[in-house]
Parts: sequence; C-alpha cells; structure tokens
Amino acid sequence: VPSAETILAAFDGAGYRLTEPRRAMAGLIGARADHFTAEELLATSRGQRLGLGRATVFRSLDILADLGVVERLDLPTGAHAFVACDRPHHHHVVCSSCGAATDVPDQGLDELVDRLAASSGYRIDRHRLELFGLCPTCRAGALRDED
Amino acid sequence: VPSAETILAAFDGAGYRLTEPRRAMAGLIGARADHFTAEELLATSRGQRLGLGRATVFRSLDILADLGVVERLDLPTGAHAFVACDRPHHHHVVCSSCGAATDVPDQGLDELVDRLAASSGYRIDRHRLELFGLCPTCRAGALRDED
DNA sequence: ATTTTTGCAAATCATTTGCATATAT
DNA sequence: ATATATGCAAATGATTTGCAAAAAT
Repeated sequence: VPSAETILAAFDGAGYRLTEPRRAMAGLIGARADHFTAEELLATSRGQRLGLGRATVFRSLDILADLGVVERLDLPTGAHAFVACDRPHHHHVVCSSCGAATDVPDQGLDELVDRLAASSGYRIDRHRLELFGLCPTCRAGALRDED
Repeated sequence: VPSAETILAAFDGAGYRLTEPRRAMAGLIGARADHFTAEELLATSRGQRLGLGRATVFRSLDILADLGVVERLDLPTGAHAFVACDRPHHHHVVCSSCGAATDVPDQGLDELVDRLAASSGYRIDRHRLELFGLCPTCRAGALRDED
C-alpha cells in the first residue's frame, strides 16, 4: 500500500502535472487498505468536500492503472474495483468480508505459467490470478465451522 | 466445449424448464469455441432470427454460470465475457487475437493456492486464473519477432 | 390449472466524451 | 503564453427490472 506521496510521485515521474485533484486522489487512495470502485472513491471525495468530478476520478484511475500504482480487480460479483500496490506486477488476496487486499508473493506462479504455456501451445502474454476469501481478522470473527 | 445437448441437459437436471429460448441458447453456445459476450450472443441469435430477447440472454447466461456450464471471464479490456466449459472448475487460456479459449490442466495450481493461503493467513474460498496470449494458430500467423 | 419463463420497453448503473473554463508549467 | 487537466452534463453502453402475455409442467 503506497503512501499518498508515492502515488503523487508516480504522476510526476511519468510527466503528468501535479494538480489539486491529483493530490486529492493520491490522498484518498493512499488512505485505503482495501479495494474500492471508482464510484466509492467519488463518494468518499464528496464526503470530504474535495470537489472531485466523476470524470476526473475515472481518468486518474486509468492513469494510475497504466502506471502500475493501482491494479484493476474483478470482483466475483462482476464489479470493477481497484487496489493500490507497490510492486509492478503481482497478485492479491481479497477479503470477501471487509474488502482488505493483501499482496501475495509469487510462490511459483511464473513456473506454473510457463508450464501452462508449454502444455497449451499458447504464447502467454499476460495473466491474472485473483484469490478471494476471508482475511485473518474476519476469519477470527467468524468463529464457526472451522479450526 | 460441451455440446448443445449437454447444455440443455444441465438446465433440465437443475429443474429448469426446457423452453424454446433455452434450446436456442444451448445451440448458440454449443456452437462456439471462443469466448463471447452477452451482447454478441444476442447479435448472433438475431442474425439467425431466433427471436431471443436481450433479457433472456442475460438471464440464461446467469443460470448457466451458476450451473458451471459456462464460466465468466474478464477480458483485459474490462469487458465481461463467457466461455462454455465441461469441467466444473478450472481455468482458461484466451487468445487475444481470435478469441479462442482453451481449458488448461491444473498443473499445480491447487498447491500454489494452498501455499498462498498459508503465507497470507487468509482462508481462500475461490480463485480465478486468467491467461491471455496468442493461440498456436494466431501465433503462426504472426511470423515475426519470435522463435 | 398453475407456475415458470418470456419479450418488451423502461429503468438503472457504470463509464466515456465534448467542450468551455481553470490551472500547472 | 501554452499545453494540459478539470468539471459538468449529456451521451453511451451494459445490465436489470416490472409486468402482462405465452409456454411448460
């Protein structure tokens, strides 16, 4: 989860201008540990009277996704969400209950992908692994049917 | 890729009525090897004068996805697509060029997921692995920059 | 006969776009 | 000064819904 400053620096580093709305976006995103949709971010910004326009939220998220600061996520419900992330490419476990998103290490995924490429004959250019479940905290809350 | 009959049998087996529109859906889906969006299926059905309504297409796809006859796919573009599949849970390699979708064997994914569960502390309930690239055919067509 | 399913058109929800204005460089 | 970025409101696209009519059991 990158800090607001890091996010802002990403805009800067890629040659985008540092504007008030972008600072606001950086602040909003840097403040969350969970995933969020464009609409949710917009709602939060309204709650704080940041005066961000809907289009700006979508446009900034697009840019940040391109820059790899934020990663697109497709929830099991079909909704499009985002999570902030530091590393350029990797994967997340997402808590179905509280929405927390945690990076997962690449424990052998690359080799798996290589194997799948070989066995399918495809040239694999990109892949996405999404994991959904309960985070340790929510899991503790659900004191039922399990260890 | 299940046959139209198999798809129809899935409706039946789950207690859904066998209607003309559902037969049409089964036929349309059984006839494709690639992925498709609801809208595309609707367009095809119109081309063949099958008289399917838009709502029916969406509703049937929902049911079939629940039954596991069809799997939801999120294309890199963000579009929601579907692929027909036989086995209840598994993954696909999707050709970015022609849209062909091929099942991939589970070469160690389960163990990987287990390892990730252990290292993250999450209880992982579901996961999705999506692979995008070029199928052998399209790859041959693209005689350039590669082995 | 009764219940499920359908098609339609309208409603809803998500995302994008045009354009005049405002802002960063 | 100049180019980029913004907000707005309208446009677009995708999906869902209400409901009376049609079809399956």
